[in-house]
Amino acid sequence: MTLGDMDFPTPGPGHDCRMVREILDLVGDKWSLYIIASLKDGPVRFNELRRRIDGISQRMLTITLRGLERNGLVSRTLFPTIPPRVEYELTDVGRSLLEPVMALTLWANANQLNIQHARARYDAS
Amino acid sequence: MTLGDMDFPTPGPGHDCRMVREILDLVGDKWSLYIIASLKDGPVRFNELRRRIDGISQRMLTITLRGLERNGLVSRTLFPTIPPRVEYELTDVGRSLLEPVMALTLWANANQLNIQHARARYDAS
DNA sequence: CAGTATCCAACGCGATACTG
DNA sequence: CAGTATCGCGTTGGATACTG
Repeated sequence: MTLGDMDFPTPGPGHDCRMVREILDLVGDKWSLYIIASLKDGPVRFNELRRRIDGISQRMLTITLRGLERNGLVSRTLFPTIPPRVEYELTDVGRSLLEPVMALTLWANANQLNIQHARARYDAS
Repeated sequence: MTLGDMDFPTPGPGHDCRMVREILDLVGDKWSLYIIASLKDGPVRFNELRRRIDGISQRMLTITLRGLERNGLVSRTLFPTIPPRVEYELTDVGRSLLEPVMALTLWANANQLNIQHARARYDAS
């Protein structure tokens, strides 16, 4: 079974939810959303990106950027100077992802306390 | 740094995106969304749920349900009969999560091909 | 029926060291 | 500057067996 076999309530009837898990596989890891957020205002170089995202290792920055590039969410531009210079930038597709992520953000802000309380209640019992 | 330290473009200005990663921690695992989708039409018993979600093990169904229950997204009702009967149901909070998930779904459907092609191109080079 | 318990393989990620 | 290579640990999740 895939998520697509089950349908969520939708704006228009008959629409299903194929591929939701695929998005989570895209940006559901530890760092992708931080990178996307860090790139929202324009191109950023590798080490600058690293400085902006506190706690990320060089290795994970490279790996995560490769994934985002592979999926067409981020573009990589190499300027063959010495020393080399590489700029990462959101593609249009990558930028368009900010909208649904915003919807999640709003939900999170609205339900943050609900969840905290639910957890406290559950852990108490 | 948290995601909240970076702001996404928003409907209203000055709004940030705190807690996005927290949602991913809530439902970003392998099975949560399948369970939520399976519960959208009303309460379902344990083994029925298991039958509806192809591939999930008994163990993972239990664990994932406990997590959703703890976070207040799913409620668990025990009918102390013999044999026991347990019904799981989306809470209002859990149900409200379907909306932002829908936004992600729509994005996925719109960008599915883009992503496939991007991957094909990347893997070819 | 609705779980628990145990074991284990795969993966994600961090730390560290090295390079064109 | 912008990476790659290697190692190792902790977590996730699957398989299987057992239980009130």
